[in-house]
Formats: sequence, C-alpha cells, structure tokens
Amino acid sequence: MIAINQQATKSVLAQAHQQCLALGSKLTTKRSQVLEGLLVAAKAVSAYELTNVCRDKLGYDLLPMSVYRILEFLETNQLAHRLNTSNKYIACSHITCDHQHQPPQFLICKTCNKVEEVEVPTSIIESVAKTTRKAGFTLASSHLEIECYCNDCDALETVS
Amino acid sequence: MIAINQQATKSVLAQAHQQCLALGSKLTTKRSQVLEGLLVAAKAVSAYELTNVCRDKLGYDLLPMSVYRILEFLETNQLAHRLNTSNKYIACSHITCDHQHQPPQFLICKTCNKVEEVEVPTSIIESVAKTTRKAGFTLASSHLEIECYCNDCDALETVS
DNA sequence: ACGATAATGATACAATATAACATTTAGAAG
DNA sequence: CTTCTAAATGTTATATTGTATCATTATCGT
Repeated sequence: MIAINQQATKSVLAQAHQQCLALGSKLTTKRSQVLEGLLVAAKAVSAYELTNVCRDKLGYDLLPMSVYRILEFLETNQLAHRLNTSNKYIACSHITCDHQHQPPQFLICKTCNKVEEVEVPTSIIESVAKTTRKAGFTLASSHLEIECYCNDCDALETVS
Repeated sequence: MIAINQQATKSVLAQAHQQCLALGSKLTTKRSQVLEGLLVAAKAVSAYELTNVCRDKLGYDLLPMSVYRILEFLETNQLAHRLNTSNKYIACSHITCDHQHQPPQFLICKTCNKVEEVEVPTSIIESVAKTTRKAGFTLASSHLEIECYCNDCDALETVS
C-alpha cells in the first residue's frame, strides 16, 4: 500500500526536471526532494506534514520555511497545487503529460484527504463564468475545490 | 460608504433573533454583537479582524476565542458562512428571507474580499455531482467558493 | 431558592504562514 | 581560473489562524 512504485516516482521526477528546464528554471536537489515527498504522500498534506514525510520516509532533512518556498516554486512551475480549502498541497497529476491542461478542479475527501484532479466540462466553466459576470465579478481562475467523501470514507460516514 | 444603514442592521438582527428561536436556540447579546460586526464589516473578515471591528467600530469587547465559538454558532444557525479558501467569515445574505435556500456559492474578490452570495443553477450542480460520482466520490456539499476580482479591483488588476 | 445546563471568560498552546537577514551555491563575465 | 552576481537555501523570529481546557457566570425549569 505504502510501497509506491519507486521506478514510477523516478520517472515523474525526471519529467519534472525537463518541464522546469522548458520553463527556464531548475529542479534542484531540494526541490526534487519536496516533490518526491508529495508523490510519496499520495494525498493532500500540509507543509509541516510534508516536512515530516520527507524526513521520516525519505530521510531528507528540510526546514518548514524551505518547504514553503519550494512548494511555491513547484506551484509556479505547475508541478504541485495548493488546496486553499484545507491549506494542503498535492503533486500535480499531469506532470507526465506534455500538453497544456484546463485549470484544474479537485475532488477532495474531507476525511482522508485523498484528492482526484478532474476536468470539469468547459461548458460548466463557461456557465459559471457567465453567472460570475452577471454578478459584477471576473473569474480569477477556474481552479475549483469541491468537498467530497471518497467511496471508502463515504461508507463509514453514512453508517455512523 | 462606511455608514451602514443602522436601521437595516437592526432589522436584520431582529430577524436573526427570530430565526434562532425557530431553530430552538438563542441569539444572545454577544452573538448579536458578533453578527452585527459581520454586517458592519460588509465583506469577508477573519475571526481576529472581526474582533477588531467589534471593538473599534462598535465598542464591543470580545475575546477571539469567544468570536470563534460564536461564529460556529452563527454558522450552525445559518446566519453566517465560513469561507474555506480564505479562512474568513461573512454574514449570510439571506437572513431576511423566510425560505430555504440552495447550498450557497460565493464569488470572492481576491483583492478586497468583497463577497457575493449567488445561486448557481441546479443543472450546474447536478453536472458537477455527476462528474464527482464518476470519479468515485460523493459531494459533501455544493457550497462552492469561486475566486474572482470584483469590477472595481479588476480594473486595477488589468492596468498593472 | 436550587440544581442543571448553556454560555462566556481566561489561559495556554498547536498549527499554519511569512518576514528578514545571513550564508552558500551555481553560472556568467572577464 | 577567478571573480562577481544572482539564485537558492539556512536560520531565526514572529505573525496569523485555530483549538483545548478548565473556571466562572448566566439562564431556565422545577
């Protein structure tokens, strides 16, 4: 379960390295370590939790301040996302794609923090944008966070 | 600009009082003061900011801990909403209505924190729910927070 | 008036995030 | 190859947001 495919992780990191170069920046050792931590966590984690994951599961010693800085870098380079609803971070699920994506929408399990990055149909986004304009606002981004229960946690939820 | 219509505020508070009674709870003095603070602020404010608004603009002395507790109460009684994206709170814009509402959607100005509480068409919500189910999740609520710029701030934004 | 429950006060602390300045590293220019 | 510069990281301090816990006070039914 915890045993993430190491080969897969390595390949994602290599791809991330390329993606950075293409954007004129560099995936340094530390940055790669933080991204690896996100991949190993495989769910949304806070910056401090990520510091712990990096130390406990990977043996990387990082200060929270550095982690924050690096998360910001990863976000800028489209390698990670910040979830505003929970103050947590997650690796972008499209690092290995080579095409541009729509702004992401996230389904976030309130119980276990599992996250699914989905694409909501453009028509929906358009409709939301329209409602927005009618109310005198302009969409800042169509990044949407939707609070859910995943099927595993939903079962527990409905029983209690 | 700042001069909120005092009469209107008073009437909202009276209505809130009734709404609480209907739900079997009470809008005590302190709770009423916090709600008044939210109404005076007229935008999304953090719990600590609200403490300041209550003290500086209304002369009410409240501890942050109390404000948190009371905000939770106001939320439960549908008099206020917590915005997860910004850790801020806002008075419900429907206190003076007597009917039940759809789960709210919020348009939040990233710059000035002005918030508009809108109703997104049911068809949109349905469509989002469908996408969610297909991904193996269940909607926890259709409370949606959408990051925007209001028309005032948008002008500044696009100039810079 | 008495006792139970709800509400608030007060203190401490946990968790999240940023500011500011020092040090180190990596590349570019000479 | 050295030196200069800019980027990255280290380090410390502190701001902001939120919760836990226990004491005290107010309210209400009996």
